[in-house]
Amino acid sequence: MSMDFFEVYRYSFAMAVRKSLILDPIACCAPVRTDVLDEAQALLLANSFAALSDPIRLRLLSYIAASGAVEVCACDLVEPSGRSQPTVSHHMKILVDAGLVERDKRGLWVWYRLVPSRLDALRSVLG
Amino acid sequence: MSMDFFEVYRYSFAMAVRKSLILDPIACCAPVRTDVLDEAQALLLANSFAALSDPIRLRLLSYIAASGAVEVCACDLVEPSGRSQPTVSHHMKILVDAGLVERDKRGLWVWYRLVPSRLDALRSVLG
DNA sequence: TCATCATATTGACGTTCGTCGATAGAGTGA
DNA sequence: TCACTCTATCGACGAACGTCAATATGATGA
Repeated sequence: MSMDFFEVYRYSFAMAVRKSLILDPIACCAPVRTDVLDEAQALLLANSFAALSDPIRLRLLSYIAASGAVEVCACDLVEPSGRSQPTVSHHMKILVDAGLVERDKRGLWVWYRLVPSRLDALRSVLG
Repeated sequence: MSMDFFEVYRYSFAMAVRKSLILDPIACCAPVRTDVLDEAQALLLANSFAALSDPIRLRLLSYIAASGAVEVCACDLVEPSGRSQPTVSHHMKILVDAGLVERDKRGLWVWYRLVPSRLDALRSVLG
């Protein structure tokens, strides 16, 4: 059961990635490509990917990411999305519930910011 | 518009990743976290993530990946999934249509195998 | 040719989803 | 207190989804 150099290298890299994501609930899920997911893990991951399975939500996400700012005001998301204000609010709630985005209300305005660790965790599940 | 060392490094790494995925249609999509997706890219990616948004499909995928074999017979997917044969066939079609799995019929049996490049492409879109 | 087998398709069902107009709720400033 | 603004929730609608029993398709071997 000994490891050669490359196995050791890959193993410690994988461990480092897992450790850096230890605070994220979905980082506890087995990588899809190396382990069989149990039902609870599969459900958790399915919910996360479901949040990414709508083109409007993907565009909202990328709009925040590419804005250059840390946070984006909800009021700036309606017009570029081409959807009504209630619809955008609905989609943002789904992204927040999935842990991909954080919400901060200050005064009348709501500010959204990405949660990079959650995206990193999802990434690592795919690898 | 000159780049410092780190910018050059990041740029060439990103180009290397894109080049290695050049044959995959979704590798042409901008990374969600750095560019604003156009509508066509968002739709393409949404379809891919939608294929991953069902717990049964995630488990089917991980079952194939973790089997140790390159291919898995469709007949071996029904029982562990806990769903009926038509339902499993339906889900595998969705995975195949999304480009995550390839299908090969030989005689009476159908064999499925992962498409790692597609999973890699999705991974790179998240990063 | 015919019976048999593995898989795909069909048709139906209840559920979930995306969408919007109307409206409620929360915060602001006068 | 009141009018105003931004955001969330409600209610309704059609569309899409997951599921299965029944059946079709297509390959095999006798």
